[in-house]
Amino acid sequence: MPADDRAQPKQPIPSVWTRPRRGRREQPALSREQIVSTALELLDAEGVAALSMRKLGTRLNAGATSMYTHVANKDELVELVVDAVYGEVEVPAPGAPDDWRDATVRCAHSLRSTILRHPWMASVAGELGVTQLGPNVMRLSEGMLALFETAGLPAGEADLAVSTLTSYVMGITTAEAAWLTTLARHGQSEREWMESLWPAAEEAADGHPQLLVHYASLRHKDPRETREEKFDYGLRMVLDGLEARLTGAGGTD
Amino acid sequence: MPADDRAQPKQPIPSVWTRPRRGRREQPALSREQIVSTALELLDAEGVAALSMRKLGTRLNAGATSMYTHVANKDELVELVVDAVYGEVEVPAPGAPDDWRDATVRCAHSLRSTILRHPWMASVAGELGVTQLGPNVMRLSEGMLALFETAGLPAGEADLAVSTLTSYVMGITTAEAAWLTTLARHGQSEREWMESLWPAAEEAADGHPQLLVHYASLRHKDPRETREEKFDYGLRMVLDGLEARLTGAGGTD
DNA sequence: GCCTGACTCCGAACACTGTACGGACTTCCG
DNA sequence: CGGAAGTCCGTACAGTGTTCGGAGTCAGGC
Repeated sequence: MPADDRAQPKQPIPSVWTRPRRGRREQPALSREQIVSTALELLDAEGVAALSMRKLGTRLNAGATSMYTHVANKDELVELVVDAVYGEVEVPAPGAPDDWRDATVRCAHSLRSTILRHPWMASVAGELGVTQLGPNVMRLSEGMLALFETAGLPAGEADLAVSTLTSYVMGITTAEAAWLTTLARHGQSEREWMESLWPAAEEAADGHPQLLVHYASLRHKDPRETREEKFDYGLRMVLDGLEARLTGAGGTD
Repeated sequence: MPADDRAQPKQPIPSVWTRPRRGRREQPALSREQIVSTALELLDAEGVAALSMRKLGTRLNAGATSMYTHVANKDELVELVVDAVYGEVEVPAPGAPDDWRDATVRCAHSLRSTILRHPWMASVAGELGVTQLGPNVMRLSEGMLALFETAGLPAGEADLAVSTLTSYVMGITTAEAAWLTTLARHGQSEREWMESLWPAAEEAADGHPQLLVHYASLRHKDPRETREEKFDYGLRMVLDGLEARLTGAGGTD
């Protein structure tokens, strides 16, 4: 290492050699995909409140504002991550018409478990308006539309059915995810958390007989199983309702 | 005004007379109810991103941190506001068993329109875990439980039915509210926004035949009516599914 | 009268946030 | 050898939620 750094006048200590030679363009060093997938990691690990551009930057060995050349906004970044997550959902394959119910159940369960794997999705679902134009969401929508179309719903009802199904699944799963998030925030198991919550719940239910009965029946059940039963029950109701449109008289009212 | 302020050594300008005599205790000047209702105003007017403790404080002619004596947290404050909003929902009155379907429809519509009147609820729904112990939420739950109980569902299914219904309603309404929120943020009408979004939507739907057909069918409909039809369709499906549990054989599987 | 808590309000401060901007640097194209 | 384009980032700004210490005011007890 020759001492040719005397050309620079009065830099305190850092010579050219200690300087990290930024801007090297072996690879662009930062890519949209990398940013999105690291953001996903961060969200999964620490939740939506912990995702900050600075933290994301340091996790990528990058400056705080370096992401803005690849992503316009934090909001846009979140949109990208959300679509990436939707990519994990199993899209129903076009199959025989009499498969439709099984296929729908599989898709619904896949959607549920995907959200529960990324519970921060719940906090973010209510802020995404149109944004649902990402490729993975489109693929999923297309698959579900095709599913109900081939199942034999009356013309123009397929999209209504898709909306019904996804609304139900998102609604119940959002609540589950929020529940699991508060669990995690307090670092307790589902049982522990329910137990510590019990007195407050009973007091809140005071004067509400139906609720008290309901709570009592919940008391000694496995919370996770209860959640699954709930999900399956509602899913069955929705599918029963839809199935009646198939096999019934097919009237419009 | 006598010039007796020369007793105070070197205070710049403010004399005793200009000082605002804070701490007067005519009324406590700030109450939890007042804070909650002003927060609600602010949320309705400017959305969830615009609710800050400082802004809320100035709107109450109070200091930024004065709310913390009445409310532990911003999160707790939001919980209170959310429960207040649930208080606007029409609770089904206990009536004749054959009224159940009408009563449920009314309650579902009331829930929907309440959320759409306060669209920020969507952004916040995914973050509230257990918090659903507020008096108004309890009252609503109790009412719906009683409704399904008297309707004649098999024992232990009432709460499953409540969960199914509310999940569906919250799911679809959350999506609607998010859509309306992005509308408002861009200051456009539903039609305008759809129009300006059209090219992107068609491009995104490229290669997805079902979606393209669906979009085309949407093109010349009134968006608001479309949303209402969607809601009613799904609601009908859910209720059909539930009704079958009533009139059917009543088997457990 | 006076003292003692309890309560309510608030200014200042801390640690953080998203992001606009300008500059430094590299690479590519002519 | 120019530019031009693209990438990275330090700094700065305007805000955020919340803690803390203090100041003021009240009710009750003596």
